Formats: sequence, C-alpha cells, structure tokens
Amino acid sequence: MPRKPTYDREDLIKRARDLFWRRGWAGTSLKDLEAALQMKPGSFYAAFGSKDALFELAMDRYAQDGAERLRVLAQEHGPLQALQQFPDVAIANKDAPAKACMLSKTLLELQAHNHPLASKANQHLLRMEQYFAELFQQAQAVGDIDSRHDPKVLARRYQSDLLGLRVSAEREGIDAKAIAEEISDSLTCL
Amino acid sequence: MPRKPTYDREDLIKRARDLFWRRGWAGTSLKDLEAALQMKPGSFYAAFGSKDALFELAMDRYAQDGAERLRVLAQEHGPLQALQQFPDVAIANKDAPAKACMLSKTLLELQAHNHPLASKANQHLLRMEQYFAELFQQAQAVGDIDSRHDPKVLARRYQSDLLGLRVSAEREGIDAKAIAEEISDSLTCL
DNA sequence: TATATACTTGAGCGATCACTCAAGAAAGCC
DNA sequence: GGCTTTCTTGAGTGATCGCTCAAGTATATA
Repeated sequence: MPRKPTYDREDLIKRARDLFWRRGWAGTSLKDLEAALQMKPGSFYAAFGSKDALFELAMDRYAQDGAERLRVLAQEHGPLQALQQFPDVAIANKDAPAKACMLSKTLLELQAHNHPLASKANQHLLRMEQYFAELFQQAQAVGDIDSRHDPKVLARRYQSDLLGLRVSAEREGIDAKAIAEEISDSLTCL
Repeated sequence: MPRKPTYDREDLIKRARDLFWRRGWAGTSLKDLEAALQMKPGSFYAAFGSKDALFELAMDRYAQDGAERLRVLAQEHGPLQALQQFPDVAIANKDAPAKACMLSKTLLELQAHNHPLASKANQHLLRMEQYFAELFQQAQAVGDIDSRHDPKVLARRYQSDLLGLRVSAEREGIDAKAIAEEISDSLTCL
C-alpha cells in the first residue's frame, strides 16, 4: 500500500552531520539543510521532526564513527599504538568537514543556553573518555604502560590534549601534525 | 555645546564581552545586548556601529586582559612560574562568564563562514602564542628550562594544551584543576 | 484498474533577526 | 533664556528564522 521514500535515510544523516559539524548548530539553517539534503520542508519534518532531532542523529552518528575508528585501530595495532595513532588520524582526514571535534563545538556553542544537545555532546565525550581509559588499562595489562598510573587520569588528560589539538588544527598557520606527534610521543614514556 | 553620553563606554564593552564570551556570536542577539547594556537600538548603533563591531571591541578587550594577566604573573613570579600558574588562573575565576577561551569559541563558531572575526580571533591567539614563546625563551635564559628546546615548539604545545584544558573545563563532571596541574607539572621537567 | 496509503511539494505562518530613522530630550555656549 | 548640538527613544524596516499543512503525486495491494 504505502509509498517508499526516495531518499536513503542514513545518507541524509551523514550529509547533515557534515553540515552541522562544519557550520555548527546556529550556523546551519533549514535552508542550508534543504539544499544539502535535497528535501523540501514538508519531507524534512516528516522524516526527522525538527532541526534539533536531526542534529542529535547527526551527532550520534559522529560519535559512533569516532569510536568505531578507534576500535579498528585497537584491533589492528593494539591499545597503545591505537592511542598513539589516534591524534593524527583525528586531524589527518582531508575530506572531513572540519578539524575540530563536533562534540566540543556543540558543547561550546550550546552549553551556555542549557540546550539539551550540549549535555548530549558531553555524554558522548564521556563515553569516549571511558573508552580511552579502557585502552590505557589494556595497555597496562600487556605491560606497555606502567601500571602505577591511573588509567582514568591518563584518559582525562589524553582527551583534553586531543581536544586542544583539534582546536589548534582548526587554526590557520598551525602545524597540527607536529602537535599530534608530541601527544603521541608523550605516551611512549609512560 | 554637545551633550555627553550617560554611559561608560569601557564598562559597556566589558559587559558585551561577558555576554559574547558566554553565549557566542550567534547566541547573543541585539535584544540580549540591549538588555545587558541598558541601551535602545538607536544609542547602540550610534555608539558601536554594528553587532560585529562591538564583538570585535569585546574580543580585543578579552585578549588584552588575558595578556595583561600573564604579564603581571611574569613580573611577579618570573617566566617559568608564570607559565606554570597560568593554566590554573585561566580556569579558576568563578566570576568568569565561561571557562573556555573566547578566542577559540569564536574561531570554532565562525571559521567555517570565513567570518572576519574568526581570523581576528586567530590573530589574537597567535599573539598569545608568541608571548608564550617569549616567556619560554626567558625561562631558558635564566636556566629554568633546558635551552635545547625550541621555545616556539614549546609555546605551540603549551597553547594547545591550554585550549584543551579550557574546553574540558567547560564540561560538567571534569576535574579541570587536576588537568591544569598536570600541564603545570609537565613544564617542571623540561 | 480502483483504492488506500504514504511521500512530496511549496506557499506561507508567526516570531525573531540585525538594523534604521525621525522625533524628542538634555546639556554646553552665547 | 535661547540656540545649537548631541544623545536617547522606540516604533518599525525587510529579511530570515524554524516550521506547518493542505493539496498533489506516486506506489503497493485488492
């Protein structure tokens, strides 16, 4: 009976993610989204409900992809090398819509307004931090990192460094690759 | 002949700075500014010309204050201790409208739109970075830091760490003071 | 082929955006 | 006090915001 949508929902979410990631929440208008997704307002709202709802889907997708990239790195090279390579991976992608982290951008933009998306971003950041802690712990288990360190402390600092790196990478005239390497190197002597 | 303004221009700029710092560029409307500055649109535009022009004044003031705080620290405690204390100083102020750096917030929000305020923010960041490099160099001159390090490299990494710290400080449930201490400690063993 | 059931379209909603401007109010000089 | 000059006021500008909804279109079932 029904008629099927002409679009690929997952593809639309990815396109929305790229737009939101690059331009931010307020910086992305419905008109921008309509153009990027090739959708009229009616279809848009039938499919996603609201701009905020789509932003949340986009952010979920962003976070999921980031965690997945780290998971693959860990599986291929082990926990320590994954953590060491991740900074460079995070800023190296030329096709990425922005160097800075979408989660931190969202947090900084919307935190002051107590917008639900800001706490959602914080949740995703927390989950990543926990994942980092797990990898630090695994690296300790195999003897790559001194077990006297608290993995949670290491993860907290690592994530902070990563956020700083990615803000710096957004700047012009900054050799972010060098910073990434320094972060990576600082893990070697733990 | 003329009639003098009833307001203190410098005070207005400070209030605007606090508002822009906390809520960002798009997040601060003219209505917000009118309320915070107690000005009607006519007076506002006569005094500042545009929202962007006032934002620029506010950002200049922000950058100037930051540099001044560092200058005072350096004068009182010397270059190394100034650099060591600065991270904590940057996030400790309870009255500050936000923990994150206004320059990085502006950069992240407006860079994708090629907005002039974004490159202005980048200029301010660059100036701070150069100031950090000077202090690292001075610390080397007095023997507090190994002179084999490149002060520019140290400054670049230091600023990146600082930006990360201040993004982290904006999050809820993060012990930013601990991160600040770690950044500080990492300067001890140079 | 007829019908039911989505999906698509796009004009247009009220609200808010940054901003303007003519008129009124106040202060300094004669 | 009168005049000039500036500052203050606030209603109102066109544009854009996120979003709605009735009408039109296409598709799968009967």
